[in-house]
Amino acid sequence: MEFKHQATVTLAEVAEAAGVGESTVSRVLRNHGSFSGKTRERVMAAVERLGYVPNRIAGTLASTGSRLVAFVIPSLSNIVFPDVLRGASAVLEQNRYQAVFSVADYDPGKEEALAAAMLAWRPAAVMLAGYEHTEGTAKMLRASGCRVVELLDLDGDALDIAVGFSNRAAGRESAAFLLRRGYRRIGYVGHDLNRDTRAGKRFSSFCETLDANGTPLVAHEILGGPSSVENGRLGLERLLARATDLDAVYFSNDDMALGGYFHCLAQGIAIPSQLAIFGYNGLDIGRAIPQPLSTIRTPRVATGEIAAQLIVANAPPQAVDLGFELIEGATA
Amino acid sequence: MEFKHQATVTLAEVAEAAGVGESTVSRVLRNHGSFSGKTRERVMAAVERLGYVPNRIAGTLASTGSRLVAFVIPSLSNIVFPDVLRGASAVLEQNRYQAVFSVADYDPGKEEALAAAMLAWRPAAVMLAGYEHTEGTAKMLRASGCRVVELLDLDGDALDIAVGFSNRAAGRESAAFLLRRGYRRIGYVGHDLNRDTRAGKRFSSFCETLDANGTPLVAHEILGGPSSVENGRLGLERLLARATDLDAVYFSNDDMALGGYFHCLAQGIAIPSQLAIFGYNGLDIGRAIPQPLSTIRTPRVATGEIAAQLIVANAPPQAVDLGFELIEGATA
DNA sequence: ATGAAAGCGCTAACAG
DNA sequence: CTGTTAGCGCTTTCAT
Repeated sequence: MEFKHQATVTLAEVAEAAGVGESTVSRVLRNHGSFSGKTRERVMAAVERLGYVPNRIAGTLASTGSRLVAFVIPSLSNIVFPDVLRGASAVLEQNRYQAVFSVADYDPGKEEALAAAMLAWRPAAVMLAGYEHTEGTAKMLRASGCRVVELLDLDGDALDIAVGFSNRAAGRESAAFLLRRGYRRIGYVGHDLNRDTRAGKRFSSFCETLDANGTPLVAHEILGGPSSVENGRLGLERLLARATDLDAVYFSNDDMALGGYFHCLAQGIAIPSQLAIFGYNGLDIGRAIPQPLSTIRTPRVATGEIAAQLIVANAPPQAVDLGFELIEGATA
Repeated sequence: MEFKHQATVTLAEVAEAAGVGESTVSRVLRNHGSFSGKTRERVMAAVERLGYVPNRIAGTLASTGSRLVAFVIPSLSNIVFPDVLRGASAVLEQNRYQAVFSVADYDPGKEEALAAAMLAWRPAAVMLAGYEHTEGTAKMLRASGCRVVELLDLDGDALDIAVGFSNRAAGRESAAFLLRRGYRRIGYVGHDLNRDTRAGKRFSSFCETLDANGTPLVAHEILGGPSSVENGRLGLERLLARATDLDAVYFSNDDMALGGYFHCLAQGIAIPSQLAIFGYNGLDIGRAIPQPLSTIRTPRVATGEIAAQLIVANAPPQAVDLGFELIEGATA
């Protein structure tokens, strides 16, 4: 039951009203090609008078080049992807591009279906999270001929453009930091790693770094479902029930770490002397708690901005490393 | 420099390859009208073989009815609007609708410009936050003939459909709750109210309720810029510097309230005995802090879902009150 | 500088 | 059940 448009004004009617040809109206409106100042005025007057709104569906079809940018994001449940969208949309809006999105729920099959649906709109670009896509998604995207941007990961081979940073490096540096601070009995609390493959990459390189130091991870607690503050709290509670002698815990992200922090606060566990906490993402809230959270700040908004800029500029295939920043904080 | 599509397969080519007419292919693909099982198979085989992806731009133009739903949201900086989008997109995706969005930054002028740009895509509906739009926006929207949904507010006259709850009622009930609990010297910490008009409505009805009780607001602190945990912390710090004898503080939302909570934690101010704190939104994180935040939980995801369902069903104009829930928590 | 006309790829009558 | 045909509203040659 989709909407039927009521008597909308068309370009032809504007042309008629202005007493000029259709192509002239088109030229004036897009400020492209040449026309006299006088015709310009007459056209604009007619546009104003009739309340004409150009139909970009028709325009796009006629020009076979769209200004739609499609986002297939894993989640809208925490601030990470909204931040990316925010950065991107600011740039896109300025360049008269339109952002379209759908939410794949960290499900590669769903991502494939949604990407297919997106392609039907003939977008200028499709933006996805990371490198882990199905064969079908990759094949389809390549065949589409449309630009592809993979976001927030650099550990792998890009289909076209990639913008982000290395999650493996983030995991490594987190471990190195904790070791440098003297922690040796380290645990991990995380959410579903099969779905969030970037968190999985951080975790595995974190563990490798601990191994290389001869002080492997002591224990870990993985919770099903999405990351959340409550899951972080619960995860730490469970982990500490099994491993009582930990001196630091690495969390899959700041949401989870905050849960852990609150658990310690509620249980009277001294941070960091009794237990250190380290997160990932660098959310603002982490700086506002009584002891600023030790974490890694990721360039989420910038990732969106740069990705959008590259598409607007029709840049060649490339991988852009935006890096990340380790925040020492007060919890580790 | 928008993207030019490379040799894409068209419906005509599929028809040719399958040895049927174009309209037959169209019928099969949309599963609409009648065709034999055998033709269906031949068409699908050709689609598969050629890797055909229907062009929805062309389809939309031809059918003059679009399945695009446009969101013009004020912000992506906190989880509120992502929650709304999440609810909506789940419903839209299931019904083969596509969500398009842009961010107006709490600026009515920008909202107007973005709404105009959205209308050019001839969406089935435009979804906006609240009732406060410019004259131009309202006029344009009405003239467009496209469905309009105003979200998260019910205090005013809807252009078409409205889904949400009363912010005035929320402010009133928050005040009533604090009074019931015996608080009498109440303060307020908020962010920019001229921009976030829904927060403004809550604040004014909050104050009216206090006035009616003969215990008017003692002091308030308004911070410029967006709401954030850090601004909440800072706001409370400033407020307490001026008004030392408050027994409760109402915050413009949970982000701000969390900042206040952390300030008390850091300063050793006992909650709620020394100072009570009350928020708005009912974010998950408010339940995970050592003392669950007293607040009002708003139906954000449901707002998005219901709004999308009404559009998909082409429902008549109406205002849907989803209500809200007062959470007693432990901070007030 | 401007107009006429030919599509863009699809859907929707309308025949058959 | 299926094919033919005429648009949808615009952009884009190509003349003039």
